[in-house]
Amino acid sequence: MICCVKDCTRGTILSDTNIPVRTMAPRPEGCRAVAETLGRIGDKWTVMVVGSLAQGPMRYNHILRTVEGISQRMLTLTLKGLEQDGLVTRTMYPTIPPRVDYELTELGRLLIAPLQSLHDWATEHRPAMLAARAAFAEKESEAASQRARFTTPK
Amino acid sequence: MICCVKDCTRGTILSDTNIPVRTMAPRPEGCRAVAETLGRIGDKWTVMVVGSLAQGPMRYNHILRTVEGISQRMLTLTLKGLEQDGLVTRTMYPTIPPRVDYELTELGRLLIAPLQSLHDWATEHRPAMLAARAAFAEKESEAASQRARFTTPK
DNA sequence: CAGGATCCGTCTTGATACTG
DNA sequence: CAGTATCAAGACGGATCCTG
Repeated sequence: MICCVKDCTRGTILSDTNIPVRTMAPRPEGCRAVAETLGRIGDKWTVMVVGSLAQGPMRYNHILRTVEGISQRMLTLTLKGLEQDGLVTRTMYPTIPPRVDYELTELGRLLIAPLQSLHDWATEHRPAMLAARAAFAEKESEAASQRARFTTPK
Repeated sequence: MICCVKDCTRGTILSDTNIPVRTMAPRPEGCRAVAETLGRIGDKWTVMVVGSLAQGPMRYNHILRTVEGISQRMLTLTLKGLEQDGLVTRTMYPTIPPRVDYELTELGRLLIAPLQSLHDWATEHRPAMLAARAAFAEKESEAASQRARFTTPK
């Protein structure tokens, strides 16, 4: 159960028509956790930074070059968030010029597996999603032209 | 490899100091996909709605009551997005009053597993994350008071 | 019942310039 | 090199009211 819902009931679940549907093992204790976690890693850059750091420890500018399109500001903020949540360690060498290494913690490395499964789903099913989106767009414009035919008949 | 990076190189990866670090099997073909997928499902309500629908087909108002805190507007938008991407089907019965059922498609049901693994990670490691956040906040305020001691000595 | 339309504040992101 | 500071723009989400 991945829900964050009110009625994480146990046992058989009844639909509105009282017909038993799929049964799952609910885990109420983690319902809120999923949403919060996704709120944390679901932003625009976090997964890419984590994915980048999955290769190993990396310096600030190296991540900056690796994660295409990220700005200094966003990288700094993302790394700070990850460090704050204990997913990344920041090691500063007070040399001149300064050098800062970032590395995934054990916690951060454990996150790689779930992200990998999400990655696999994404790569495998993205064509289907794109197709669905295209089909949906077509139906939309079709319906729009239908409406237009009756609302603006000149 | 879950990255969305430029140098999804193959084989051994070298750090800035030319010391070989962890080696992973990169899959450049899916780099962008992860980011896009998370952009899709990483919003505030999508996972909760999917989690709710994982129980089985459900009517609009039932989801509304199940997903605590969601507004009509957000539920409608979320469901429309999911339908557009082929993760959810919308079945309308033109009765009075109207009745609309939402149900996960096969694609949507396949998404449950990755979300489940993310859920498991979240429930298992959330205490650690909260602890890390608390520790970080403490260090922050500590450093802040240090600074204050020297910048505003009255 | 299941939305659609509107308004409006907030949060996020990006661009740019500056610094120890 | 590795950031910080500031500003502007746009996306996002919530509240409210309306409807077939």
